[in-house]
Amino acid sequence: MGRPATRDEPRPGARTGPVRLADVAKAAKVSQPLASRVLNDDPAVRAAPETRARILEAAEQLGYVPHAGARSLRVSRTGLLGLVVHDLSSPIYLELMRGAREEAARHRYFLVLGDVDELLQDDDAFTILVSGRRVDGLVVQGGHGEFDRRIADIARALPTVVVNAPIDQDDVTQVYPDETTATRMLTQHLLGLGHRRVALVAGPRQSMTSRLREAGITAALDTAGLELREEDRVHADWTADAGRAGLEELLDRWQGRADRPTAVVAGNTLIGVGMLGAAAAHGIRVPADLSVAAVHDTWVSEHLVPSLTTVSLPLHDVGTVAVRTLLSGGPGGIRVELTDPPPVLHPRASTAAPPTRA
Amino acid sequence: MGRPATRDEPRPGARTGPVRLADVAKAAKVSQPLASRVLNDDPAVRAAPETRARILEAAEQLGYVPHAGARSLRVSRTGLLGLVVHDLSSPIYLELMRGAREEAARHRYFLVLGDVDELLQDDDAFTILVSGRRVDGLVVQGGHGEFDRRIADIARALPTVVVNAPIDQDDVTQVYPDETTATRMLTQHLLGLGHRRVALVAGPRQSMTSRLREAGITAALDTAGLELREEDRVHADWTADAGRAGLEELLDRWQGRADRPTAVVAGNTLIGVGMLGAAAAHGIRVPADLSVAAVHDTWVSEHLVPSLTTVSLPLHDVGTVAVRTLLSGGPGGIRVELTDPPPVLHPRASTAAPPTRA
DNA sequence: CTGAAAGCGCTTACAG
DNA sequence: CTGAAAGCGCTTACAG
Repeated sequence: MGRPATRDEPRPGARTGPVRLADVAKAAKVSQPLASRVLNDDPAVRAAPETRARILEAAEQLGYVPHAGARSLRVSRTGLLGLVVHDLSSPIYLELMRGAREEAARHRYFLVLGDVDELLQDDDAFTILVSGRRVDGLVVQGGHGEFDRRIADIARALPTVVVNAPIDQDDVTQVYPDETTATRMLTQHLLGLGHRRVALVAGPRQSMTSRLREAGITAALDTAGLELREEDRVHADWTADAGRAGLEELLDRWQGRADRPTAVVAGNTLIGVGMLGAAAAHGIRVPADLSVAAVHDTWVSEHLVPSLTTVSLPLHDVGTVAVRTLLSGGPGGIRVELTDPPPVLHPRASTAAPPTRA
Repeated sequence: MGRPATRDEPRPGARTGPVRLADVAKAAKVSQPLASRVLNDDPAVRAAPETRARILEAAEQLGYVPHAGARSLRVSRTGLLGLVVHDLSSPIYLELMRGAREEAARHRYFLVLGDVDELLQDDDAFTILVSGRRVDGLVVQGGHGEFDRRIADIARALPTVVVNAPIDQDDVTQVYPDETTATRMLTQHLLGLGHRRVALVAGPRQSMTSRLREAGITAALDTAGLELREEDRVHADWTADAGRAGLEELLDRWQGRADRPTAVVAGNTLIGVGMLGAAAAHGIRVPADLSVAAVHDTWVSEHLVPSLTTVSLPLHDVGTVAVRTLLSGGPGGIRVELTDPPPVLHPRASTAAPPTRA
């Protein structure tokens, strides 16, 4: 069904090459417009059932598939959305990509892959993708400094949804997860285990995402009458290497101090993985000496040693909702903080009750 | 440069909407064909330098970008390639995707994302992508059973390159890494450390990739006068969970036996990660009791505890070469086993000399 | 070498 | 309701 039938043996004089609408019309002995309307389910058509059937059968048998370019030229819709991500190497955004792709497929749309850095550096690539009417809209990963500032320009030229990180552009549609609730849950989990002093290896200082995550921690601590001390927080890139360095910095600060945090939150899973490595390298037992918990649940979280306590954000749904919002054609400038489904806590072996004070 | 200029204030009577070639021609006071030829660097053009300059400037100032659909209709080239992968969740194929995307970008091509499973299940999606002249060619991830059998059909309709895993279709162009050399290197590393008996948690039994990897191990052992015993090999899916189960199965077999392997090779990094987890769970110290090494180097390899010895395959280059091959328009049916760059060994903490016999 | 004309394949006002 | 005609924006034989 629907798959390209093996082309019939070319009869002498038969046209070769892909099947066009004209071929279908001729085979079904109807006009080309009627064939078009029937195939596109035009409700205004009143063709006799048998005519209709003849058209559908001809299309089926010839393996007719409309030429995407021709249709796009006529209706000025491409059936393509651009997905512009930052550096394809991060495992964290795969879920978002999957969600976006699946939702796009549901609408018979395809996703074209773009890269933030390339688009910033290569004007031609930028122009072709954004101004070449190559795609009907763009899903752009926010939170990347220089690029964020250009997004408003892009949004003026093309329907655009920023995902993942809120950016400072009010007139741009944005979809992002509930970061604050996520870290609040993570912190409450630690408090529930008995921790009273919690440290943070945060993301970059300028990152809005990082700030939201910190807000969740602060809120949870505040409710318990506690606070996140300035000295218990370091900033890191969103990488394992930086996470390693971040924890080492904290360990340095704690040198010889009896009164120190018993748990550390990692700004994301990569940072968390680096922290586990640093802890092992410095003889800090997790969770006996120190509990570690991170934002994002990835394939590796449960297989680390010790397995890593995380909170997962609904990134798949962020992708889904972003594409749906884009294709809904509604007004721009909407901000959606995705609260449903909520973040999910995954308590694992890296968190436990704090060591009893010596 | 090249970026869409902010549209001028619309003068009364001015046409609104995107700039067309006709607008450029009019502004430069030349015919539309001449404008087209100059903008496309037609070498036959002998226009006066000032005419040429006028055209380029008009295009620049109006922010002209050719309509992709219109051009595609005319020249029957879309400027798009399909990248059909299996399940976007695997961290292993990100490198391949990056390589493919970068090379495509170099040729001003964009990548459209497809999914193997979806294409198998959704005839419409399949038809639109493959027969809709939506893309000029396809890079398809091989090694996925049912889909492999359909690839030859696809290749008949559209230039196609299979990447990553060789498939059993001689007339289809294929690009894959040198799996055998990779595992040979890994095994030689273990032999060099003094191991004499090496076990394997392999990929699925039917996987060609898995067979090639096993061949490399066997070859290296053979050269050293050793062999991979049947009892020292188990098969697993390409997942961490399966790797965990795989090592547990081996540990079971070794129960109470003095003479047992001192090193295990993991069919890929996910399996390796699962194995490290299983070892820790069962009190097997890595590398003191057992060395573990895996195929593929991912972001997490060096941050695991212990850090995981791996061999990295040039997946980035596989992607690059696949796209280049596709765009070269050469004949099909070529098989490229990528031997340059060669696999790279990353010796880390998970491998060491075998324990001295009690 | 350049311009006027044709046409890629489709959809949709426009007549009938 | 349906068919003949127009036209989306581009490139390229075809004349000049």
